Amino acid sequence: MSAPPDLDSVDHDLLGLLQRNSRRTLAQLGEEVGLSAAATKRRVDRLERLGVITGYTVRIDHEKLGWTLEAFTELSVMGHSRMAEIEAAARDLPEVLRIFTTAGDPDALVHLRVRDMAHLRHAVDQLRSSGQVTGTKTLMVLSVWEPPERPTRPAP
Amino acid sequence: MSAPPDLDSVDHDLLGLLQRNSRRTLAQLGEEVGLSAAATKRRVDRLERLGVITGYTVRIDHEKLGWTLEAFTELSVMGHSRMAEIEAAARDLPEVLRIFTTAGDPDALVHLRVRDMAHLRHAVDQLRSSGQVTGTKTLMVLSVWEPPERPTRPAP
DNA sequence: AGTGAAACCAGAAGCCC
DNA sequence: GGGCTTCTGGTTTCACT
Repeated sequence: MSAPPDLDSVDHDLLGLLQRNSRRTLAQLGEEVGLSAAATKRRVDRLERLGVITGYTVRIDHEKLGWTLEAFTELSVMGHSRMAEIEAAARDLPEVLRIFTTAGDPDALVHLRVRDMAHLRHAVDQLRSSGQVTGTKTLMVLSVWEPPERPTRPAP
Repeated sequence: MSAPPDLDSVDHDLLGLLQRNSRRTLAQLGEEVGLSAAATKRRVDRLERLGVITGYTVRIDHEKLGWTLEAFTELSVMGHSRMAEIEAAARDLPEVLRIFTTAGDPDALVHLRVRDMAHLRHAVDQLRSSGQVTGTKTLMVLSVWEPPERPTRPAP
């Protein structure tokens, strides 16, 4: 495990700005943090090189696509299962957004997005059909709140 | 609630490509889906106009920034609390990634990212100090698995 | 709905200070 | 860190299928 690279407040501001809108131009970015476009490019290039910025992506409104339901399924698995095996139990479902293996009880938390209740039922059935899984408990998501994106913060 | 806009498979492919890397040029995008750059731009513009694409952002490796620990805290709250009040109980913590209110037990799931165990302890204390919260159970995340980004899928 | 071409110019890339 | 030049690539408009 390597020590975190030392980033100053300008770097953190840039990350916050890019997180809100990665299509700002270098000139715009520079203006907001008080740097020239060239200097800003050097900062951003460095953040990419350090692996702090791992990619550029697009935010998609999945509700608009008809995938309107989210859920979390808590998985309990056989005592001898290794983490990789737990992940394998859920990895192949297209409904899976993320799999979190966890310490304690339950053993994993599977974040799902589905079209409707029938679809959720089907996805949970798939999870339960894995040989590793000994039990599930599903929480249906009623609402999601996300914080406004702010500058990232240093780890002192 | 409005009906999902009708997108064809090219639109879904474009969304998948942009999700993997939103910095592709229109010419590159077009080549991969078999369209000209001009036609590709019309597609992307439409997806933005429809609100399917809600923004462009950057992926950040928070571990590299020293925020190495993730957790989920299940919240139980007073019986009379409304969803908005539940969210309010967690909204002000900078450690909060997302708040999911859920149907059943628990009442909400709070996704946290913290620097270390002492920091987690502090964050959970903050959650517990809300007048609404009657109990918490915290799951520490051991690993996170995310699927490779693929084309989005239609909702038939 | 799509194509290809041409013209324009913003902005990224690269180099020098 | 700034400033300058170069040239890619986004954007618009055209006639056309």
